[in-house]
Amino acid sequence: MKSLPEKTIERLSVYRRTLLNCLAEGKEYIYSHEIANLHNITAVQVRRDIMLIGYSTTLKKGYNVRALIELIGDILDSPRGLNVAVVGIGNLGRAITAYFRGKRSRLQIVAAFDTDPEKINRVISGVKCYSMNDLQQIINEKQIPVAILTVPPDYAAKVSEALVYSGIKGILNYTSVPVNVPSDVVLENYDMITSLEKVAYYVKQKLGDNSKVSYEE
Amino acid sequence: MKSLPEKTIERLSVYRRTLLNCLAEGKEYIYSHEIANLHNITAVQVRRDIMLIGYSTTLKKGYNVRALIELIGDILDSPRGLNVAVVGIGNLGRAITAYFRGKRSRLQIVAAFDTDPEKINRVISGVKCYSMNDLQQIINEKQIPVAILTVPPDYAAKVSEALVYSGIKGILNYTSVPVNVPSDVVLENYDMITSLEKVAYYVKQKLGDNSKVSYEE
DNA sequence: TAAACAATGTTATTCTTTTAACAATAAATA
DNA sequence: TATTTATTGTTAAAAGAATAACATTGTTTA
Ligand SMILES: NC(=O)c1ccc[n+]([C@@H]2O[C@H](COP(=O)([O-])OP(=O)(O)OC[C@H]3O[C@@H](n4cnc5c(N)ncnc54)[C@H](O)[C@@H]3O)[C@@H](O)[C@H]2O)c1
Ligand SMILES: NC(=O)c1ccc[n+]([C@@H]2O[C@H](COP(=O)([O-])OP(=O)(O)OC[C@H]3O[C@@H](n4cnc5c(N)ncnc54)[C@H](O)[C@@H]3O)[C@@H](O)[C@H]2O)c1
Repeated sequence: MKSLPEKTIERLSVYRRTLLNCLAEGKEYIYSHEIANLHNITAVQVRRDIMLIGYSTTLKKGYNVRALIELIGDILDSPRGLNVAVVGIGNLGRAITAYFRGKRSRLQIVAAFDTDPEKINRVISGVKCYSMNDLQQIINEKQIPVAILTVPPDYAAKVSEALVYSGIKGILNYTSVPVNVPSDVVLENYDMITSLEKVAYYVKQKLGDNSKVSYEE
Repeated sequence: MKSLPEKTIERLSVYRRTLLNCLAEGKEYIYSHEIANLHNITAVQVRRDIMLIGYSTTLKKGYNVRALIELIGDILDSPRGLNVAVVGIGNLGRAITAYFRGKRSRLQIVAAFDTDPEKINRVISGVKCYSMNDLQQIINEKQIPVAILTVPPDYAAKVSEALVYSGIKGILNYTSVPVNVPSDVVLENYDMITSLEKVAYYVKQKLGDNSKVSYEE
């Protein structure tokens, strides 16, 4: 499979979630424009994404939901699932862990790490919390290739170094500071403030600096 | 000011956060390549972004950090700051609220909304929680143009409708389902699962499906 | 001071992503 | 059955974003 556009990868993940909901509602077939409407995008884009992953149907009754879900799974999922660690099990770490818990996903949070003695060796939001001292050992034992980074900003750089050293292959960084990793480690940064500032910017743009905000309906 | 590329807006937000850190460390000037290195991007891109916002310096001693921060502020911030509401003050809502609390930002979370009687009329993570019944009234009174949506997925659609009806101009949607809003409302969706699946996908790609993961250093 | 260097500002090019155009064809309808 | 319609699949064009190329100009160094 030639490499897919990054944006397509993102959308496939989103499509799948929607498709699973459709299936839960008993919907077995879905049109490209239905998928599109659900996501505020165009039907052409949906069809193009689906073309790129090599699915096609001779029917004009829409796509087979099950088949599509399965195919997306072939692309996104690893055959035996993927183990994930949460590093820094504070407010955000716990929220994330609680969120993933009980999801029938291929992504399993199998360990948490922290430096707080109160947390170490306890089960938090359903996940065992280990000491940062045991990072490398546990990552090896449990075969964890991906980590979610939710430590305080001041520790982000050091901790990400430790993760890389311990053999982590991908980091999802939720701290508000950038981290550096070698080029063979996949890094995804996400920052809530940036998202919010972006929304604020476009709201400001739309309202126009002169016009007064109206809160009346 | 002609409209800036969306990606530039995102980076400006990130730059600013880094620049504020620099200033806190007493650094008054910064080179484009220093900014670039901090964020794993190229110096050209930094310079281009800075060009687009109309800043320039005749000096070859880097950019004036204060001036840059101020200019980014002129672009991103609204003059009197921006009030934000968190809707659904559960695990994620509380984490976000706690996170924003005490930040000297132009973005202030000034209200939370929930349906849980246990939460209504209490102060949670430093923010007063109101009943969803008072949504429109409070949004008007407190002049809140932006909402962060963190209700359970099943309620996301209805609640976002209520938000739009109440006069909200921008929504940052953290629920795992897509929501629909009129075209004059700014919508930003973010999904943690998608981010994680993306990391997982690229990790899988890099490792190659055949090669065995090595956790040894 | 002159030459080399290092940094910025900007235009041109390349690459990625989205959108448009349209051919093919199953399904619905007259 | 013939015609119209709706839907998919694919190529072509446009738009958006990143990178490269390079001119300009302070600064440093010989
Ligand atoms: N809470 C949010 O919604 C939110 C949003 C955006 C970004 N963030 C970022 O996420 C990070 C965590 O936020 P939070 O609100 O959960 O903070 P928190 O203080 O509640 O949690 C941080 C956790 O990390 C642990 N920790 C500290 N040093 C550590 C180390 N060296 N190794 C491992 N664990 C360590 C702490 O013991 C604590 O449990 C911060 O960087 C914050 O900027 C949080
Ligand atoms: N926890 C996470 O890290 C995380 C990550 C990604 C996405 N999400 C999504 O964020 C949302 C919230 O997750 P959570 O873990 O905080 O869930 P949660 O159950 O802890 O919190 C949901 C809150 O919303 C309130 N609520 C329910 N119905 C409401 C309504 N109609 N109006 C207003 N408030 C209402 C509940 O009382 C509760 O306080 C979910 O949609 C979830 O899919 C959460």
